[in-house]
Amino acid sequence: MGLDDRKLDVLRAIVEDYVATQEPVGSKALVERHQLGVSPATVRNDMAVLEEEGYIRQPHTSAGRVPTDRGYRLFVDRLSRVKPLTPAERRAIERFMIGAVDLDDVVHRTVRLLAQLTRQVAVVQYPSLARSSVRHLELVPISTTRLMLVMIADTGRVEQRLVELPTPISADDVTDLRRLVNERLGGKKLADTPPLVQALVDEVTPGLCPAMTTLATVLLETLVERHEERIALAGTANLTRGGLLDFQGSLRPILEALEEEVILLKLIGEVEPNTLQVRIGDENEIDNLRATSVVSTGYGPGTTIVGGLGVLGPTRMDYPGTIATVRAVARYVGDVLAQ
Amino acid sequence: MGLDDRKLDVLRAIVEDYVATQEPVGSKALVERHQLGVSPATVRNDMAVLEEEGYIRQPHTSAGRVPTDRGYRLFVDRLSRVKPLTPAERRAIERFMIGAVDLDDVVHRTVRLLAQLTRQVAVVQYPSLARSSVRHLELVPISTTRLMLVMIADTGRVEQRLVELPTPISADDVTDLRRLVNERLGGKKLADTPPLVQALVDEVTPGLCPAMTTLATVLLETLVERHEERIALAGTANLTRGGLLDFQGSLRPILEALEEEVILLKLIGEVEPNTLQVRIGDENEIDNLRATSVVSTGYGPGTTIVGGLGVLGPTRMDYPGTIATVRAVARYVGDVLAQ
DNA sequence: CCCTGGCACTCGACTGTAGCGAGTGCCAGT
DNA sequence: ACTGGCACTCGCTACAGTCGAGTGCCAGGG
Repeated sequence: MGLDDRKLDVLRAIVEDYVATQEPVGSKALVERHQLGVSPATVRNDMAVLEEEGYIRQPHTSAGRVPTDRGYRLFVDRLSRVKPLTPAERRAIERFMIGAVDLDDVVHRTVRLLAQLTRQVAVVQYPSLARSSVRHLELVPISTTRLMLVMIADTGRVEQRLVELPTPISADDVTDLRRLVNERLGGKKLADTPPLVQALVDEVTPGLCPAMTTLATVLLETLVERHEERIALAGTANLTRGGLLDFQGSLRPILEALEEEVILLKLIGEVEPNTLQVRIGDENEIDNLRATSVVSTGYGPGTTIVGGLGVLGPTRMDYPGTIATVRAVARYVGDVLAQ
Repeated sequence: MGLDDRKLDVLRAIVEDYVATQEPVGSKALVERHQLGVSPATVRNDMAVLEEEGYIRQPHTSAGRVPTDRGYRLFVDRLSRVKPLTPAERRAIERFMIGAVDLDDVVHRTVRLLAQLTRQVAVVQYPSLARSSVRHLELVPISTTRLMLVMIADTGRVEQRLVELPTPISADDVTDLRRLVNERLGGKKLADTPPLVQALVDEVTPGLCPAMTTLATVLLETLVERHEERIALAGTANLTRGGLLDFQGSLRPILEALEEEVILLKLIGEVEPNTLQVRIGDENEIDNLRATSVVSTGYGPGTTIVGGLGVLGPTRMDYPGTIATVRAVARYVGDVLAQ
């Protein structure tokens, strides 16, 4: 299985040409467009080896070669050269962040920017609550038996939820509750709160107990368990580029997958610090997305990570360019979040 | 232009058959499937008239007839018989609302329900701020120069925004401010607030003036002007039903349009009480959506309207069924909002 | 030993032709 | 006013033939 340098060059050339033209690439065209220094016949021999090793394949007998998922993988791991951002891209990234007033705003701008730059489907996870701390909890009385619970996280994310109390509660009691929950939970990592919330219920004065119990339930439910994660999506129209040649003609399964938050989270949510993930075709666990590749990474202020972002496109994508863009955008968003 | 009853029957039959089969319908097939009581030749003559009047057309000379936008319009206005919901649909609608904890939750469930029932793209507008009243304004100190402004509307909608103050502010001052804005704005229609906010700035004590001015700006900006409207979308995968026969093969323009909030708002936002709108093909103002139809209506607790919802699909859609579903869902959501 | 030019072969894409059949318009007859 | 009959249109499918890009293999040369 010796793949000498030239064979790797050939593979790289095949990937680059195929990505650019969207057409199976033959030996003759290859030597014409790249300085390989050898004849088509030689290239053909190399191609035969590459095919045997599973890096490329022929759509049909008398056609050129197309990279396989495995071929893309090798390309991404060892063959692609970093592609610096164009000045236009830099400018676009910088322009996007001026004027962002809000976490919502930042996320929306980011996802659109990403979709526009990569010309692919972009996905941005809101700063994960699991990775956030509580900055402040606010209890707003709506009526005597209803409170609006508002949680503000250090990442700027705000979640709210209506709390239906079993028994009426006075304004003073609300004040007490507010002080209490903030004292105990303020500044704490959300992931650490469950036992603290439990403790609160046990310690609270008897008069407040029913209210506190309900509140605790809601706190746990909303802030830790239930749609803890939010996600923004943009650029689905980009799936139609390449005129249905990618995705063997049916966008259906992909659009379906993109409507499932759980799936999106799987795609971009599992990130490790300082890592950029590329999942190519079959490497995706989701069946509907076997024809796509996902480039994702984490973002956050400084070196911490509060959420993931990434793009999804055909396996036939410009990996170096996409990787560079995703990485750059993630860094910028991190900077913006750091304020 | 006399269209006697039978000609209308023919048109109705054509629409129904075409919607069901997705294929141009000929005279012979028509008389076979419907009890028209006349021969194909007669139907042909009627068809010729209908075509002359612009209600149907032939894709090519030797093909059957297809309804035009104008034909659908006539069908919707005068020919369609109401189609009652199936028990399964009723059950689905009822099941969706139990367990909705949140405005967010209600909206999300609604949009998914609508997409599922109609098998089309569903759009739901969050309760419009313009049509809401202020229930409560909360100011949460984040630091001495930063406040988080949280507005809770009577519709259950919650908006928040960070306020950067020009000068530090004390906790007591925050309390004063909070009391003040709530006194003046609480219970007021959001549409009526701008002059009240202005008045607040003029009357406030000098010490609070800079803070109040900034706050006022943010209030006006966030609550009245800027992304005042939010929208949920679901079911884009349904666009791929009918295997690209609708939409002359390209989903692109439609997906693009669906990414623009402004466009979505135009689609479902302009509603009048107790009205259900059907916009067919060319009747849509948005160029990208000339090949689609939109069925939309308003919803809200009781008879008031707080937002719009609707579905978007190919002009070749089951209008009676879709209309029934949209109307039913809107009513249910209204009931849920009334709590 | 590796590369090269040459050659025969494969097979998809495209073109042109022919037949089929669904559907139409028209007309004469009841 | 409706009907049956008839000639006509024209898209669809099948089939045959050609073209050419691309391949695998092989013998020869550095």
